[in-house]
Amino acid sequence: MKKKVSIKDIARQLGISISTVSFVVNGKAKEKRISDDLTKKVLQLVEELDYKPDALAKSFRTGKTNIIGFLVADISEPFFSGIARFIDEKASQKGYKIIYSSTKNNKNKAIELLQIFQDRHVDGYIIALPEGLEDEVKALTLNQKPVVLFDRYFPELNTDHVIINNEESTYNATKHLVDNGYKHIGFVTIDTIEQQMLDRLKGYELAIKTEGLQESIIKIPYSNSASSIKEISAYFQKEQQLDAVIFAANYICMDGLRSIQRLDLKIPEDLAVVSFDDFELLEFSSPTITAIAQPLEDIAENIMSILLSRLDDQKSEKGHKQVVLPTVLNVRKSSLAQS
Amino acid sequence: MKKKVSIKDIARQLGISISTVSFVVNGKAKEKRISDDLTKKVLQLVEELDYKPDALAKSFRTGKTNIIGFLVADISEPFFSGIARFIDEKASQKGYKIIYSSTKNNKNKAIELLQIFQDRHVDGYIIALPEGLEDEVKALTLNQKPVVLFDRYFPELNTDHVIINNEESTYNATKHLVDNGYKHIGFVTIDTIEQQMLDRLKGYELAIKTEGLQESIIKIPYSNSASSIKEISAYFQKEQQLDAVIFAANYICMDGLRSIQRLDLKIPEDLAVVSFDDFELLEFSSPTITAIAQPLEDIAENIMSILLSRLDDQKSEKGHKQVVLPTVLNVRKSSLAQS
DNA sequence: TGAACAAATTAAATCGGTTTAGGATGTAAT
DNA sequence: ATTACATCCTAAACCGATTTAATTTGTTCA
Repeated sequence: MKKKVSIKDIARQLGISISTVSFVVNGKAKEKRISDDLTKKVLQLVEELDYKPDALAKSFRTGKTNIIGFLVADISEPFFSGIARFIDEKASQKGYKIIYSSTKNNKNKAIELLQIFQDRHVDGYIIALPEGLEDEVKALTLNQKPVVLFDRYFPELNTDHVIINNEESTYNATKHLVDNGYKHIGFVTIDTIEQQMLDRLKGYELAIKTEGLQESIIKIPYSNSASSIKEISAYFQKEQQLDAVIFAANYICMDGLRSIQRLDLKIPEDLAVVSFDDFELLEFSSPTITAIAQPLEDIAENIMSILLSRLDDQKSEKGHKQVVLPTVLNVRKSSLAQS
Repeated sequence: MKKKVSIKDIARQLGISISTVSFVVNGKAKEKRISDDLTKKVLQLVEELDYKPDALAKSFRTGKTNIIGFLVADISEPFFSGIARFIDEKASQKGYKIIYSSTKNNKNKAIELLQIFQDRHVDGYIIALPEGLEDEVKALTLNQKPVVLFDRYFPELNTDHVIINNEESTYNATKHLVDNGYKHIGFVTIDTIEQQMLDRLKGYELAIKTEGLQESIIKIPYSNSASSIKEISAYFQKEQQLDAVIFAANYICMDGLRSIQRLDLKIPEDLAVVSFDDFELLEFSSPTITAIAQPLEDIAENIMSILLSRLDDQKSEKGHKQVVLPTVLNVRKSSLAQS
């Protein structure tokens, strides 16, 4: 293994100073008035020896690591791993790499992880916030490094973020159920102050009100799958009049389906189902289940485009970029009774 | 924002040299014969000012980044994202972080990504190999940085790796079908030289032979989902006698189920199904489907334990650690006819 | 008294770049 | 011949740690 070529090697071989090499390599030849002649010679030797500036030395000197910190509740959830994949794709194209960690919705762990990201000098942050991290994130945003939130956001906190139109999505989904003849539509969500969940609830409530129907909501205190299945089952047994239900998120839907299975209810004869978040399972369960799908790639694309613009330029456009993307209602016929 | 405390600040405030501070902070006080008295003073001030050595400076000087490169086909696949989650957990506990990328099974991309990892001075590699990367990985292993392979491996290449007992797994699964009265068992795999796929096939063949049955194998040239569904459907139509089938991997199973759906076959009356790789879908589809489950956490644990032992010590145990883990056959009654 | 040695600490090199302030050279103008 | 000004390039500081090779001081022993 031959050892790496350093800037000194280039300088020595050409009998010039390392400053000159540095300028040329960093494309500042013109600006620093290095002659075209010499510039060419340097570039040629750089090519020939395959010289690449050492990433560590560069990072050390400039403070820029070209690493982005990616913080989510759980990287193994399909929504997050899907985002992770696209984020990496876009980031890699621009020379950035992602380090990630899962907070498990644990506030202290999240704080610790943010600290680790900071200690490692990440250039920017992409975060799906756990509850109660307002202050830390606020501090981060004041910390000169760009922060882009997604999935969840704080309305009071003026940040860059990319979210979906949660309210409109559940409004439409509810409307869709109504249009298909359902009159007693339930809504299963969790007991939380997470904004995106509140918005989803709001959309449901608005639609129910608009349609002059009766709302039926359960907010389960989410701790684990077993207990939430219990809660949801109890809810279904109490609310016998229900003919349809909307689950407000991926994991709630899973537990909901388990409850339905357990109670031996038939979809959609006993209960029509719509899930917030679409995933493969819904397409394969029989019957297949209608779902609100988030546009993963679009979300990732927007996150990265905001982040990169904050990173690359000093443009530092004032004001924050807040993107709200539409969802798609993947209607799967068999999850609704044919009317 | 107060600026960071550096080693100089500590030294200056105590009127001592930075060397001394460095020794104490790195636990070399005894070894370097720093007096207990001074040692205590230094530690106290370090605590008080919350001094933490700058990670970049340290990395630059030592060449150690505490970053591990994680290379897989697609981070958004449940198997890989599951591993990713556990890997991160274990790594974080030891002060390491993971950067990842997806090769999309593209050889050139993989080579490029390995180069990027190298350029960024990762301390070690965790790789699920794409085809045709023998030479690059071999070069890597000679390159002083530890490499742990998982999922796939090269029999000719003497590396550290963590895999599952593929052959035994399919052998047992096949046996399980036979024990349940199935006589015409098909095997759907891809046309590849990936070792783990070959091993899975071998297990099936061995069981069929042992039982004195007739084998029926299709190796589809995997390019995309649509074409593979076509292939599998054609296979099912040609092999009318089949009463059971084993899909050799996650994504093959997905396409297989789609084919079954399309042909309107009933599981398990028309065709019993066993999947290599277990995932949520299989538990929820009706009927639920029996699957060979890989022990994600166990795999991750073994990968990290090997990698960390290579990283931490100069022990450099000669010889390579090759771990083969057992799988679990998650038997789900309804996917097999009750006999 | 001073040679030998141990104990405690430090100066300075180093890692590989970036960047600032200035030096050397040549040419044009006075 | 001196000044003035470009043009082209470089010396050296610096980023914040680790580590090697001394240096200082004190003690012991012949």
